[in-house]
Amino acid sequence: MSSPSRRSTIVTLSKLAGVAPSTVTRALRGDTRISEKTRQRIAALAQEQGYTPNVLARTLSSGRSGLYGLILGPSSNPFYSELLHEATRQVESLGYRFLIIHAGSGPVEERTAEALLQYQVDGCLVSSAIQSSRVAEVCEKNAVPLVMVNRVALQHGCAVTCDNRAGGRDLARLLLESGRRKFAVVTTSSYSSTAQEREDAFVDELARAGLSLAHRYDGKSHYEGGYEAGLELAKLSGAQRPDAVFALSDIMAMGLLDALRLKGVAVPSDMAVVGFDGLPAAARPIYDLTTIEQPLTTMIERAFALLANRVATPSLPDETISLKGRLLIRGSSGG
Amino acid sequence: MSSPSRRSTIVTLSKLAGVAPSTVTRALRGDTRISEKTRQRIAALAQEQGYTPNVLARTLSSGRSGLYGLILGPSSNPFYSELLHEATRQVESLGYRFLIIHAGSGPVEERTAEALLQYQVDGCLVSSAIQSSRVAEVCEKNAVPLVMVNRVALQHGCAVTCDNRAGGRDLARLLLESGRRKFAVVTTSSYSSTAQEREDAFVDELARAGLSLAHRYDGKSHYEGGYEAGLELAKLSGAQRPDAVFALSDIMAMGLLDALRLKGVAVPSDMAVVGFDGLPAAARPIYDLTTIEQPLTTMIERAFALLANRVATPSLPDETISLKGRLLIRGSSGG
DNA sequence: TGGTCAAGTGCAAACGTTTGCACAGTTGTT
DNA sequence: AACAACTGTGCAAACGTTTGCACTTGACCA
Repeated sequence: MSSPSRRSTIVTLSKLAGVAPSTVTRALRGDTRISEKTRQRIAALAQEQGYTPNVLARTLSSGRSGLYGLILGPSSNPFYSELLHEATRQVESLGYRFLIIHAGSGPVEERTAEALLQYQVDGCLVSSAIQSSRVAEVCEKNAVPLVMVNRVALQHGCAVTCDNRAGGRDLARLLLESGRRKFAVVTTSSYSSTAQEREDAFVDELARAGLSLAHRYDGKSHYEGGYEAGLELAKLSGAQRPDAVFALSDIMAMGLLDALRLKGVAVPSDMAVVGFDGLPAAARPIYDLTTIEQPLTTMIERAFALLANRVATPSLPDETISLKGRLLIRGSSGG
Repeated sequence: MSSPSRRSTIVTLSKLAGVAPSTVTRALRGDTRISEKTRQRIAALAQEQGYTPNVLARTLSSGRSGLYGLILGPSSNPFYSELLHEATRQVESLGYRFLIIHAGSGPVEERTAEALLQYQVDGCLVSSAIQSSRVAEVCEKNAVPLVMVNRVALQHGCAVTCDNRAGGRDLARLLLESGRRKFAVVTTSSYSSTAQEREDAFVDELARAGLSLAHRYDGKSHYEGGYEAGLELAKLSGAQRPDAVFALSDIMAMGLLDALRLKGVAVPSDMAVVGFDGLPAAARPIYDLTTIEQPLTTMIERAFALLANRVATPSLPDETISLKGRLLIRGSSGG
């Protein structure tokens, strides 16, 4: 029952330095009750001995693990990959680490949710299109702060989202202002708060202009679904064919655009296409996609701020933050 | 200095059950020295009290954290996202968890590598196009098993790779057999063992047919680089223009194809294009890319087997496993 | 000279779980 | 009746770090 390599510990350093372990701990943590001379002497010794603190032991006594649990959405949407990388970059700079609780589709298994408790994570960041209700339950029951990114919290927890309604509205206005009059939406049949808000706002804005949605396709939240929708749209001709399509996510917009291209439908002259999310791939010349770019960096900053505040003060009430996205007007919408 | 929610512990269960904590531990772990009756009684009590073991405390005494460290490559290549999801799915089923050490480009910071020791990870899985030499050093020095996936280990550690040479060779043969005679390669200037092997094998096979590489472009390992290479290729005309291009990764092949499409170069009639990796996106009708599909699931299974063996037996020698990829012949190579 | 205060450090228990060794009770055998 | 073996469980220290409380020493003041 020993550490694999008999590494330096507080106790071994204390023996070498001729002081108590508590003195070593305090010296290394910069406690000014320990004299400057002693602090410097112990810091030098720790450096020389290659001491690395054991955070697991520290957690046992301090109650803080320095871990956040992470629940990540499916690989079929590159948005989650972008989110992972940005979140990981920020968590590192905060001096925290991510413990992956779950990644990908499907509900979170019971024992997976338990990992949050087993590893005593300080908080949990969820960005998953699937409702992680079991995770929310475990967090609530055990006073673990939880923040959802790009999802509205239906139960316990905070959330940071893009202002989906404002985005949907802005896109509708852009299309109306450029003269489009017949609209389609590529959405997702499985419940998604983000999709619902984006579509509702889009439709509401059309209604204000006395117009309505002519077609609605289930793009199933992935590229292939957008592609299928594009094939269906390409079959329409004449007055039936919409002159503008809103794909509720960039990944579906990309599928849609590829299908239209292969079927010879000219974008934007025959049909304008807009998306949502602001994936880097949306900027590619082949797509040139007009989209709402989610303020991902800021969303994640705010998410970590919510977590940090609730680690410090567990009784803070739940909070939802909505941040406005940025309309990126590119070639796919004309104008 | 208390647990956030005063959860059940071994000690609290032992008091309720009227037995010693060691009895509770042994009962919950199925030790048959504890009577069946006692084991059942304690299991029921644990269930009733909502007991969840604290793995951090367990690690302190057992020396096993149930954590693997993960170092992930950049988000600009979706291959790494695929790898993350598959690896996470497998690690869950093994009863382990991933601690994210690093994700994305750039060298791993000193304190980031130290996290491996701080959290007492049982092993480390690296899949990063950047040499993680500091991580390898920390692992070697502290007897932490390390396995690289899709990278040849240059220092301490094991590796599981796709047989890049066989793949490069197979692609060369395919192009030769379909009558192609003037070749280009889109590679990466920064050192990559995978790219080097793929290109070397491709060029060697051409040489065996008395042919050589006509053009070589630095695609910088990302979509945009492949796209730039495509623009350059499209500028060539007549006898100068290659009739076949090997992009050393699918992500570059996708950029290449998009550029060729926008410049009106017909694939595969004017120019055959092949890639490597087997990204799901390669199968999209818009790309229809002929590629070598890396056996990702098996590679990760083998990687975990290497880790598990070395957790159990730390002195096992380093090992490199090379697994043959699968040639997927699609429209982009003709025939 | 004695009392008080401040500075600097130590003691020891705790965090939650594990495990080597020990002990008690029961049963079987001589 | 005594002893040995077996079964079932307990003791207590340990893993590495933290921290509330305590102690010692020196300086200062009345």
